[in-house]
Amino acid sequence: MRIGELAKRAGTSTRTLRYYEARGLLPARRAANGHRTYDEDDLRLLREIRTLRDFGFELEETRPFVECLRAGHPAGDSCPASLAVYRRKLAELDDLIGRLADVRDQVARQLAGAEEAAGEAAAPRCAMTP
Amino acid sequence: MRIGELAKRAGTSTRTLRYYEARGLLPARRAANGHRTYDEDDLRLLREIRTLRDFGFELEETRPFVECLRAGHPAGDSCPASLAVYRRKLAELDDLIGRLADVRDQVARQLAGAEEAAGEAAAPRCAMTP
DNA sequence: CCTTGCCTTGACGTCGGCGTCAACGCATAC
DNA sequence: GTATGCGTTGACGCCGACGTCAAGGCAAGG
Repeated sequence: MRIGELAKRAGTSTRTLRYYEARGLLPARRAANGHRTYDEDDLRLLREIRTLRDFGFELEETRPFVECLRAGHPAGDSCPASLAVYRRKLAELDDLIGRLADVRDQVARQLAGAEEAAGEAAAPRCAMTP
Repeated sequence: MRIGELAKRAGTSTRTLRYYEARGLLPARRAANGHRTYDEDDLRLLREIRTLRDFGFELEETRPFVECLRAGHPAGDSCPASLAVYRRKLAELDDLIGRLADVRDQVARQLAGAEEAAGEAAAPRCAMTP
């Protein structure tokens, strides 16, 4: 399988595959004419990468999963290094979600206060609004 | 007040202030020698910007607030355009937090599953662990 | 022979919000 | 005079994960 087909089957671009190769994440064998050659295992590795990236993992964070698969394990997360990344990511997510929730509440309060102020301005204090 | 003092009082850098000026967000008057000159109102505007940026607002999103203050309103969020930004930001935050929560749960499930698999591998099925 | 379509490498562009020089001017303090 | 410390403009660097050209090679089909 050449780069174009792999890209299509994984729903990504050839540029992305070349980028991954440059990063040492998904090296390719070469055909006699210099064209990159991939097999079904490479597709599995690539899908692992793409899935993790869809989850918001940085490219480097997918490396343990890829190496785990390449080492022959049934799943990318069958290795301790992968679990460590999971845990770190979980902590990061909890932290981030917590901070965003705080911000969300602050913004909500600001909005409520500003809307109220605007309302009072429109209908001056103690107006007899029915 | 010159740029260095304003930066210090707002807890930011002169580079940032020049950047804001280049963006048309915080224009400065000039002294005879060409030095930028700011007053207390500029400090208020700058603090408004910084507060919003700390909340994760993009620079452009702070513009309505700044213009609102500059128009003479008591608060940056006293204008409809500012309220619109608040509402948009609130929706964005809710959406983002929701998606992150989904990802968090997916990662947690993956982690749990992988830990269980690792545990079973260490202590093969039906081991008599006391 | 020529077009089409795949592939190759190389290199610059993108996005935001600045950081970090470089090279210079002007003013006060010593 | 000169060292210090402020200011000025201009321009490149950074971060990640690619997108997007450019220029060229090689094979099959009409």
